[in-house]
Amino acid sequence: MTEQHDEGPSLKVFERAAELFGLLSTPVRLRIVSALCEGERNVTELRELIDVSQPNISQHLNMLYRSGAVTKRRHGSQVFYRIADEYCGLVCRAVASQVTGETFSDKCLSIVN
Amino acid sequence: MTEQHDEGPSLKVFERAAELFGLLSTPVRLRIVSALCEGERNVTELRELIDVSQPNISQHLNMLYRSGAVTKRRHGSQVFYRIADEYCGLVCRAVASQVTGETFSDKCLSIVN
DNA sequence: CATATATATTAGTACATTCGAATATGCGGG
DNA sequence: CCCGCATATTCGAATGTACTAATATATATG
Repeated sequence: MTEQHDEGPSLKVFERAAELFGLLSTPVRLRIVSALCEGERNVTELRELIDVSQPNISQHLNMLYRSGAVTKRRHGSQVFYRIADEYCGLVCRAVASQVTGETFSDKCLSIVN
Repeated sequence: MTEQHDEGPSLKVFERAAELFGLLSTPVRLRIVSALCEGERNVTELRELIDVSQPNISQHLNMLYRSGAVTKRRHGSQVFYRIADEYCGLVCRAVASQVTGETFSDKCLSIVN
C-alpha cells in the first residue's frame, strides 16, 4: 500500500463525503430527508409536507435513492420511502437542530441516547 | 408572529442548512475546511496541502468567506484563514471520520470531549 | 521606484443542477 | 378492458458551478 505521507483523510474519503453533502445541499432534499427521519413516508405525504410539484419531488427522491441515502417499498399504487443511510439522517437532524439553536454537542448526545 | 401550524424547522433553517451543506459539497472546499480545522492557515500553506491552482483555491476561499464559514486576517503579504462558523468545522470533522469507519456516535463523543 | 512574492479578480468555457411541462408507467376498481 | 389515481421519466430552459488562463492588487525589500 503506497500510503504517501499521511495527509489526513484520504482523497476518496473527501470525495465520498462531498457527495453526501451534495445530497443535502438543497432545501427540498433536506426537507425530504428531515421528514423521513420521522419515519417512512409515501410520495403524497411528502408532497403535503413539502410544497413542491410531484415530478420535482420524484426527481429528488430518485436522486436520494440512486445514491443510497433512502430505500423504497411499493405498497399498492403507493411507494414508501425511508432512510437507508442512517448516517445521512443523523447528520441532517444534527444540522437542523444546530441551526435552530441547540449546540452541536447537545445534539450529538441526544442522538446517541 | 404568524407561526402557521408548526411543520418542524422553519423554511429559513432549511435554506441556511442547505447552503452550509453546499459549501461542503466539493472535495476541494471540504479539504480546505478540514485543513482549517487543525488551525489557521494561509493560502500558500493550503496550496501545499491541497494540490490545486492558486486562483482556484482563492475562489473557493472567497466562497467560504462570503458565506461566513471562515474569516481572514492579513499579516504582511499573507492572508490567514480560519474557521469562523465553528459548526461548519464540527460537521466536517464528524463526517470525515464517520466516512472513514468510526460510528457517528463515537465521533460525536470525541468531539464533545 | 523597481521588483518579487502573495493573493485576488475577471473572463471564458464546459459541465452540472434545478425546475416546469408534458408524457409515461403501474396499479386498483368497476 | 377502461378509467383514475399514484408515481416516474423525459425534455428543454434557465441558472449555477468549477475550472483555466490571464491579469490585477497588495505588500515587502532592495
